[in-house]
Amino acid sequence: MRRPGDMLPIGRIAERTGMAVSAIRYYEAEGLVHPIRTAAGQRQFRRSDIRRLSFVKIAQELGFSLSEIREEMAKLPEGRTPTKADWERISRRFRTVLDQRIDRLQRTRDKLDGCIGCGCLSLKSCALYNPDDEKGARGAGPRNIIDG
Amino acid sequence: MRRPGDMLPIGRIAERTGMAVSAIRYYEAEGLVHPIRTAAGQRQFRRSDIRRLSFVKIAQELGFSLSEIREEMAKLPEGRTPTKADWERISRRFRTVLDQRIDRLQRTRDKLDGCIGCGCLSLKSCALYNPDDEKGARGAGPRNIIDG
DNA sequence: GTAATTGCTAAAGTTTACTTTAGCTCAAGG
DNA sequence: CCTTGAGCTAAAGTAAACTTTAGCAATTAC
Repeated sequence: MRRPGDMLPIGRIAERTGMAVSAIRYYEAEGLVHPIRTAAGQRQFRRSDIRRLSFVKIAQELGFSLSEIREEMAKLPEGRTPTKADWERISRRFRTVLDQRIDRLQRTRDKLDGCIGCGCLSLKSCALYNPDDEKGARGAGPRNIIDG
Repeated sequence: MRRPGDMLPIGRIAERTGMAVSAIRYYEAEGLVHPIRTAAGQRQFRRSDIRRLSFVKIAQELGFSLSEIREEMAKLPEGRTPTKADWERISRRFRTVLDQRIDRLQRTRDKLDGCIGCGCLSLKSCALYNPDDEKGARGAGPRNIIDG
């Protein structure tokens, strides 16, 4: 029962995903979708490609690069709709990444809090701001927030 | 008492900040520092420029773009070392931005949590993942995580 | 059946934040 | 004095993630 009508041209995919046609072509070039072609060379997408591309968009908004997304997607079955198990695994990985990002931001904020009002900009001893001679000599720069 | 010895050439600034010489030149082009020039055209930096550039680095690591940093710095006095009040104001602004970023990530995580295990990838009703026809028709795409 | 729409490719352009290169000039040390 | 090392400029290169353009071909709508 797989009629040709189940396939969609790039414009429809663009409408359904909210992406630009050029972006979708770019994603194909990047190996994130693999539409087939008509005899005349026009792209034909599966319905499940809408979900694939939606996945790309969500993952991007979570801060993943296209190459990271491609890696993650490489673990998904090409043709069939991803299973519940696929989605669970991916969701949990995303959650871990989000947790880490939140943790890091909170630690940064706490350090910043410790500095508000200390006037360190005019002092030589602020761990957050001032690369002292030792650190400066090592070419480290003010990475105290990040490294610490 | 402002001897010429108070001024530093670009190489010294690079050492003290841990930045590349080329990066410092770039920051000058971007209006983030304003070294003066010797008669022969070589850059001479003030000691306080080390702090200016350190500020750039910290702000970048907090996720600000160079143009945002330039705006923030435009509010700082050119010549003198920033005051305690300057630093307090900036710190608080940074803190606000960090808080917002943390909030948003936490909300995203909560939505993701609600989806783990729901199998929505294979359903048509997942608010997180599936752009249904109405949303798709409006060209919205899967921005549920972000917008909601 | 023909015009308007949609699609195609390849290549170049965009933005951010820099680095690298080429070709010179300055400045400091012996 | 003369050789290095440091500096200078302008322009091009880099990476990511796309968009835009140019010049055509295929489809769709009337």
